Amino acid sequence: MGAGTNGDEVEDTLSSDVETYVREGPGKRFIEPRILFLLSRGPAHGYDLISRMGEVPLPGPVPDTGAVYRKLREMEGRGLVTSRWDEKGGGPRRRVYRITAAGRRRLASWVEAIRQRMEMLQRFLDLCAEEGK
Amino acid sequence: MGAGTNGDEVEDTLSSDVETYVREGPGKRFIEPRILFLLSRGPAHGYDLISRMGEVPLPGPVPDTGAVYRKLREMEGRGLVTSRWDEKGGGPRRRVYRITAAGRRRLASWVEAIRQRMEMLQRFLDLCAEEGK
DNA sequence: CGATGATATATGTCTTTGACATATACATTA
DNA sequence: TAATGTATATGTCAAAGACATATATCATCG
Repeated sequence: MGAGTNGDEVEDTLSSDVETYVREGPGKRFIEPRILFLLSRGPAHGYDLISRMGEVPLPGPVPDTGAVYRKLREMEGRGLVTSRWDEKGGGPRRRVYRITAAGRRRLASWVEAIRQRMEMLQRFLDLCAEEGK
Repeated sequence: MGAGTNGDEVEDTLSSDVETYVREGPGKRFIEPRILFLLSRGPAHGYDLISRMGEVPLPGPVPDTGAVYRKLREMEGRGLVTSRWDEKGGGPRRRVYRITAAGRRRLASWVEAIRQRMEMLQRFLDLCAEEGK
């Protein structure tokens, strides 16, 4: 997305992430953006993330639990989060996740991608209003 | 599918169209909104719609041709568009589509759903900015 | 004439995403 | 002991859509 009309240029490595996300979208349930957002506030385990998914102001219902656990493992494989088992405390073991620096950059990419997608959506709304739909 | 090309509109319980679309989203490629938007400007056949998909200011690449033809038939089944064969003129036969009144209402529902989704996305962006992401 | 290419519609098949259901396990409480 | 809440994980299925292919008409080129 050209859009380079503003002063602050972004590194190429970053902007290619943004382009990909603008193109492909965040997925039906915004699973990755939701996870990165919640983890940017502090470490948490999966069940905890799932129970707080609804706090993230993004459209649609919260994702399925299975989808969240699977996405977390996949994101760990991509280096966006790390995990370790937390033994202390009663109850079943918890896998505690932390966001990495790469994960924070990824969240920033999502924010920028969402911003760019919103610009296009606004153009669509304007055009529809203009044509009296 | 002979498509009961109806003269009459299909009655919708349109009360919850918007809610459904806000919840489920427009699909990865915005196929239905793109089609309804283009047809709101006038009748067109599938190939024509496909070649003009890129004119619609919505995020992401234009959808696959197969997906468009299948979606058109499905939308005809739901009474959002009607079609008839256009024989005149050289070249292969064209199935010309027209938007129905129900289709126009559906486009209006999409516009409202997109507006509501954008409001939520804006809240997300605001929250991210506020927390210094 | 036959080959090629643009126009036009349609179907076949595969991958990805995520929903729904189930499995496993620990700890507390009834 | 059984049930309940917490916690992680997998099995299976359906839907959406990508990619490839099939079919047909007509114009143009050699």
